[in-house]
Amino acid sequence: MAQALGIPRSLGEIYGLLFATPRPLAFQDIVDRLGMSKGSVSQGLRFLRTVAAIKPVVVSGDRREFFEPVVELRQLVAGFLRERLNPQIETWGARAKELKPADFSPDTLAGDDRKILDNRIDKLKAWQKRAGMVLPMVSKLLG
Amino acid sequence: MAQALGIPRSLGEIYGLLFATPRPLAFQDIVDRLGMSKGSVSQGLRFLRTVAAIKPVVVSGDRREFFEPVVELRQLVAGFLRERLNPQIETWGARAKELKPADFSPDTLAGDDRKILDNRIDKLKAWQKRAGMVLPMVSKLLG
DNA sequence: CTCTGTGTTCATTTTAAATTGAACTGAATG
DNA sequence: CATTCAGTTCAATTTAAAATGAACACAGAG
Repeated sequence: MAQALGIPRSLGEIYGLLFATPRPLAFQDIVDRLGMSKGSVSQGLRFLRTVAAIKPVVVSGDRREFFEPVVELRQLVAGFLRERLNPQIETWGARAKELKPADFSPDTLAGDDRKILDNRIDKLKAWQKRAGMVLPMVSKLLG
Repeated sequence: MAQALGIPRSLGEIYGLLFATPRPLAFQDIVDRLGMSKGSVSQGLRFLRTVAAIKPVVVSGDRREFFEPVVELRQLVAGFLRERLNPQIETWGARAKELKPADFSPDTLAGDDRKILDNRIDKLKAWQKRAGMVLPMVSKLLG
């Protein structure tokens, strides 16, 4: 699954381990079970936390930090869209809005070509708008 | 945009060039304009064709093959889902279906833990089902 | 304070992915 | 049929991404 989303294998492994373990695991548990370096696990956990794919759990009488997986598809998808897809879409959306026909081709063009390019620019702006509307709906549908 | 979808930059460049050009372009045009190797362009065009992001155009009296971009968002999304996401989802879906509780943890477990794991397996299967239903709807919504 | 256990940071190394380019296929041209 | 043109293939190279591990914080215990 991670692969399909363009996410490193190690993150998938960490999430998978948490998913397949009924009890929350601590940092060192993960390092040991996966035979992975502390650095990787640290970075992996940070990413998984920022996309809200895992949540920290406090175990009283133990100063270590434990983690358990978020298993609600909706939350997983929402986190992914928010942290990964939306930022990208917003930056290219902002740039698309500023596009002027001349940016596509500085010199003068035959009327036909001009029309085709104007149309393409419109399409681009429409894409952006549509994406902005649909992505939130996707989260809802999956919830 | 390509980046957001985990697609190599060069493919984005080829598509972008076609998109920003009112007339169809031939293989060699792309090589020249992008300063890219023939190998890359060849592979890039192949990929873009299989996801139906570009379409070949015949120009009579010219034996070269020309290409123009597909600009309908729906077609682009559908192609991407079909070629990239669906195959992955299907393979992990098939494996999820075969999952037996014992696969998660071979030895006996406390009742609580057993219940949690059974629940996780159910979740996994539910994800798969939901993904299978929602993805086609996404194409429709974007169309 | 100092020491131990937990976890983070980041420069280096490793691994994986993308790109190149030379050799090749195959179809049209003469 | 040779020869050029159009594009493909694939081993080798380059480039980018991810993993490592040593050095570093920082909090709590003694």
